[in-house]
Amino acid sequence: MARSPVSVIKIYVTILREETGPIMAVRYEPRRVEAKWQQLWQETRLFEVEADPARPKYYVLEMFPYPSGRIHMGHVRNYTIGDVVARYKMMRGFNVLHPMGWDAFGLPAENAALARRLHPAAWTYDNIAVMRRQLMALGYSYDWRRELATCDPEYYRWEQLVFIEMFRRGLAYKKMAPVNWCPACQTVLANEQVEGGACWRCDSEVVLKELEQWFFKITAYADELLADLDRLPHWPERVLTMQRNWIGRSEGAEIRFPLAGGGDPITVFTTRADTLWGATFMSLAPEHPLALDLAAGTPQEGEVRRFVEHWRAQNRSRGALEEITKEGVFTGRNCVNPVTGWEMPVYVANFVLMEYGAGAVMAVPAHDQRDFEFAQKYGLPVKVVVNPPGETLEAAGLTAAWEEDGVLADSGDFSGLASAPARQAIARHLAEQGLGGPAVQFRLRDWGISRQRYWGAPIPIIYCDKCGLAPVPERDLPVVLPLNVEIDAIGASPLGKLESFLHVPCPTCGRPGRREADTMDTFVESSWYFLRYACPDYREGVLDRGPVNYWAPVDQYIGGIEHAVLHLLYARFFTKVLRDLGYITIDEPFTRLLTQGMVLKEGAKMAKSKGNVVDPDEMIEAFGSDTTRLFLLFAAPPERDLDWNDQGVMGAHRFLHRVWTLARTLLPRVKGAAAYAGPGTDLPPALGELRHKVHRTIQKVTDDIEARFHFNTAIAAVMELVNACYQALESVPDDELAGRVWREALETMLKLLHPMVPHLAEELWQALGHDASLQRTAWPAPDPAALVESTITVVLQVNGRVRGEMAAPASATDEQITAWAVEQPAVQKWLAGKTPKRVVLARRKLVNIVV
RNA sequence: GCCUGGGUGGCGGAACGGGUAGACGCAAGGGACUUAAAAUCCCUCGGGGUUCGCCCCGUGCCGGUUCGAGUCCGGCCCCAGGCACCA
Repeated sequence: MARSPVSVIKIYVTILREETGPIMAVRYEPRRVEAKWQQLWQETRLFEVEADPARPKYYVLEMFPYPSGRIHMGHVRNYTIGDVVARYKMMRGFNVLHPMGWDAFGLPAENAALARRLHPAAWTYDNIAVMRRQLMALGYSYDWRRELATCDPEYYRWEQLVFIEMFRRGLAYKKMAPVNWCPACQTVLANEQVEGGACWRCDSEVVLKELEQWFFKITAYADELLADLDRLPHWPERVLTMQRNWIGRSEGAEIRFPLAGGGDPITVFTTRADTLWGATFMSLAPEHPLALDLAAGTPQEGEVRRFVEHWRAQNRSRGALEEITKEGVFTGRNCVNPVTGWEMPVYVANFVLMEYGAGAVMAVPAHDQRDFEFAQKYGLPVKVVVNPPGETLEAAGLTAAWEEDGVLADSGDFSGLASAPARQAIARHLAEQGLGGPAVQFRLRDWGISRQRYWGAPIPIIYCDKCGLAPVPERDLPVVLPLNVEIDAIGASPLGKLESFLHVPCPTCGRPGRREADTMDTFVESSWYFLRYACPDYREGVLDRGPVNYWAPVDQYIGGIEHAVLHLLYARFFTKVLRDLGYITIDEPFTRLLTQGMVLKEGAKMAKSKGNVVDPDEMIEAFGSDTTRLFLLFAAPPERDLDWNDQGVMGAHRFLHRVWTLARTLLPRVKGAAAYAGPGTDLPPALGELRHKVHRTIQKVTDDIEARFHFNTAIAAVMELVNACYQALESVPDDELAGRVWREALETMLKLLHPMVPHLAEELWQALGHDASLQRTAWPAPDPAALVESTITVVLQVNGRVRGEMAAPASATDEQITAWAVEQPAVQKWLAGKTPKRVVLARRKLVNIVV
């Protein structure tokens, strides 16, 4: 039975409370250390945050998981990256919101229910319990009080309210339309959910079906969704490009072609108004309402009917669309080219899409390859009206259409104009003549959200034979998804057969009505969950404006590239709708976006079928969460794919052992010493160098995290520091001054490591004598004095080739450096007595002597 | 076909104002410690040559700019991802 997720989270993983004092064992024992700190963090409520207008906020969010059963390495990588950012920003003084929840509706729950005779709710909540335990064992800095599951009626009731508000504004509407149907999932898919003609989830070939469906009017926001991409400079370029392509704005003209013999004109959209004088026939989509009307009563009627029947939406699959050959049939009627007055035969053609533009295309065979092929096949006239600059094309000699821009010919007053200005001039001319005018088209279609499935949020609509359809009254929300259903086989939606659910009085007239049995696309839930985290328990409405306005937008969003158009486009749309409904004031939900790469094994995606799955639990058991985290951060920069490597994990583990051993070795030396905070001038060379390295490391790690999230190089820098410390152990005397420098080095090292390996860092921090959590400690700042070099190394080149290097005091002038460089034996050897023609000094790092 | 990324040692990856290519780590080889193994520590580790000082070649390919190019420009090749009858 479904339990409320909120009550379940309070039950923490059982950890024996062994100890709270420092565990300064000889050997690093990650399991003891990690269990201890996970419990302490929870008891001290370290990661619980509230809106606080006095403090700067930072909202870091990772895409929430679908509770499929167990966490996989891809999740661990995603959430580890987010955790490093969250902990880093906390140390930088930000009030950090870092929540986690569950994208809990979806078809796999129904499939599992069928396969294992479990209720989808039970399956889902059981999975959540397992995955929550796994996440907790990784030690992430989530404010677990904010956990939400989208299948909770307390979540989706607000979504239903938003639906109703959208319905009232015409942003949610129902229409009959050709839609994508996945025969395997037995449900409709949105355009974004069809990938190369196949279902995004199960890869089955998608067919087109004519159905009455609910849509969200995302096209009403097409212009803004496109324009605002320019306001997202911190999104990856390829995601922006993919969204631009998806929205697919094109500017052109709408043109009306009167019918010969009377009747309503045929409207077309074209981006090539400059080719209007070359339009010689007309092509209609098979679903075009005029197709059958025109043919009625002509000798062509029967043939057109057969053609339309054959090619209408039901019989076309998206996969097959690519292979079909272009064919068509004459309707028996002509239309008139409004500028030339020529009669153009009207065809029905199988390659014309009803969903784009007006479902009709003016055919210009000389300048469009599709039309050219069609004209060749049916012997239709070809008329050249655009010539390449300095050339004149002959229609008879064409072997392919000339699709580029050029210079207009045989185009009335517009002849001689270049294509681009001609398009504008012709559009204006059409508007003046009442024949059409400039127009904009989008490739983006409205978002079909009806799903003929059970495990989703019910659409809050009631049908009445007398009153039509009406939204469920707000006081009756939520429309709770009934749990007493029979899920027998994938087929008709279980809700559609559940009489107790369907029967409801009409809210308008009180007579028997019927509920909508479709549920919402699960992408609706994920379109606004990031806002609900700001007020997960708010019971008065969709969003609590106070905390939401404080926390929103998400400052850093992290997730997979696979949502480049799907989730990320829907969430942007929903943000704008919620803004227009008055809930929020932001225009865009995610200020920065990081798309992390996949986790591979032996170069291939991890999959049960390939037997190359690495289980996070096993890694935590064997090496600990800190080692697992460290490896994932170190093996590759976050946006790149990462190949899992067991030896590499051993290397990460070895490093943590080295840190542990170093700290343990130094403990007696730093006991009672305060961290060095002097000017640096009082230090002997060995200590000065150590301190120099410490501060250079601060600078490097800060820069790598702050500017680029390149944790791999940040970790490499700390590794260098650790190596330098081991070296210094040999050369540095064991005195009071050294103790202070050692403490500064060690404490700095732990602060820098903390976001990445928090348990180990906390443990050693405590062992150094600190009571407060390292999490409450400020991120270190480099001391400018410690960064100054007393000597510089200058690389010597002769004619651009490296011939040696020399040391010089940092105080030397540029002139001195170049003079000394020329005198160096390593240089003289290559000068062979010749006088340098030119000596170049680059950034006081390199001298190039040209002879 | 169009649009984005990306090609660097045996491997993962560094080099982010054009300025010592290969940081850091993994693997491999040699050595120390040990009865032995593991663990740990030290050395070597792009290719070729070497009088052991060094020298030549080398960042997908060809060309260019520059004192100097992995990095900039032009032209290709290959790989990955996205879109694909959108009028």
